[in-house]
Amino acid sequence: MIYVMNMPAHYTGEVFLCQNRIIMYAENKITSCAYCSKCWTNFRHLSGDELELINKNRYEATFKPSEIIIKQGSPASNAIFLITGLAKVYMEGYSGKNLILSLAEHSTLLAGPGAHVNARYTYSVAAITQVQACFINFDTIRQVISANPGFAAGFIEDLSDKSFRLHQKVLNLTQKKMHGRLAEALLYFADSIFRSDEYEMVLSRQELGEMTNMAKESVVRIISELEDEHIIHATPRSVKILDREKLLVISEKG
Amino acid sequence: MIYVMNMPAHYTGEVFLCQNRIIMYAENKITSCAYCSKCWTNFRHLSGDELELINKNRYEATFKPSEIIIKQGSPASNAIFLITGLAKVYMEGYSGKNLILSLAEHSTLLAGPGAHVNARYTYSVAAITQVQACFINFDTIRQVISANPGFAAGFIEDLSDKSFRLHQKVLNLTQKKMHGRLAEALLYFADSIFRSDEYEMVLSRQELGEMTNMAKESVVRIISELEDEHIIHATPRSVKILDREKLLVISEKG
DNA sequence: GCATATTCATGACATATATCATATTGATTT
DNA sequence: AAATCAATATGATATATGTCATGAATATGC
Repeated sequence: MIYVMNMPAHYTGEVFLCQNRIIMYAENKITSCAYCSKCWTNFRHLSGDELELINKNRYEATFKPSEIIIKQGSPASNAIFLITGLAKVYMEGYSGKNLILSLAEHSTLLAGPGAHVNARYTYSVAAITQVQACFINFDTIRQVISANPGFAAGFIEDLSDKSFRLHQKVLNLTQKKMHGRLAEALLYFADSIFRSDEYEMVLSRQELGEMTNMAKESVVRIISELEDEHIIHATPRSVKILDREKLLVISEKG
Repeated sequence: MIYVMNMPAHYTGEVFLCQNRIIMYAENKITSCAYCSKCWTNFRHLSGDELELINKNRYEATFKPSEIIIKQGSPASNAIFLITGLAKVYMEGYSGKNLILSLAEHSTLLAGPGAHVNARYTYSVAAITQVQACFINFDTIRQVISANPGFAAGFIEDLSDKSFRLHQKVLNLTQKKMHGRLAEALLYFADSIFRSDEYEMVLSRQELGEMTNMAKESVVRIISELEDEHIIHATPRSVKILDREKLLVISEKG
């Protein structure tokens, strides 16, 4: 199978075309950062030598679904780049209650602000599908940041973008009622992850609750209501948005 | 009056000693970045020439209490540095409901992640006391970031630190009950702003509610309860923590 | 110094949301 | 195919928290 635009982001099987030149197996090791189209977009600022420095100092790992890629609170020694697959980014809160911050796909830097604050990971990351990831020591990253202003600026942009989204999320979680929060989550999957109004529901009802800060029973109830009103069609493992307009209104009205 | 350590951060009157050499009037203009002890800590990385570049491109303004320093959504053309006084950083949410993210004092960079994302301020900032601030164009800031890796690293640290705190805040707001959230806010004032268990309450009950995501009536009720249990003594304009241990437990248990 | 507006305070009530109990469905193993 | 286990679904109930109404205290303007 050939890689195509709009292919589900977490797709991990078969062959795909990379940069219109190189055929790779998603499950195979990356041959070199220089030929990797799935790495962090900010690597575009790097020179050949810098890419080679990164390439020499990276190590690659594959995770099975549900395996933990980053554990909150553990020493943050590596920046982790998601190459293929889908992962959930979440904070472990009080009395074992989680808060899912976002889903991450290819070309994503996973590190957390803690790396530059207390050298601990601020959040956990767990694989949802099979995940291929590159580990690169922060010393190497910092070295490149110092040497390459464009890369440093890109790093700042990435941090800012994540912080910006978190600002939006705080508002959403604190000021919207359950219906609004869930509608927003459903639209997040459609718009940011699957780029389609019909998609596989990769999270359980429990996890949907952790993402929208509500009890799993409430998630179930609201999904039922949205189905009754013919706004979505949902099964435990799939969602189809039938009336995007109404869903948007619910999401915005809160 | 001479400036002393632990002086309330929002103090703006009289004379104070700066860097043990220069006597300044807080209300007076800063003579030069080179002699300013209240500017952003990250400026320590700058060379004399770079400080002079900043100094030439800054413009200074004084705000009265309740005046808006940064308006959310407006074009983010300047980084703003708080020199003296106290300000509240808040997001304007849905249907006019605000969320106070933090208080800011001297040596703080106020810009928001939006500057590097959509060139709009992500949050608003309003003066609580009289505030003295420096405006520096982002072009100048970016120029220095490009030229000075240490400064860039400091910038990344600052962004990370703010993002880290926001991560903590999301957890607090979503997973703690009202008592825990208010207890935490009271400790935040004591520990991070006033460095004393007895302090002036610079926010109204309404604003305390905007900070802890609850109705002003709930704030009033919980403060009454904490008084009944002799954990704090509070008036509309002052707070004294009587039993820090108990307050900490309430804050942590949520 | 009085009048007016604003904030604070408190009770009664309404509502959103969590919790608990219990089916029911769907997946996995034997 | 039966048995087991986990996820989903739904109703009944409890609880946290918001809203409304009203009065007291405090600040603000003339």
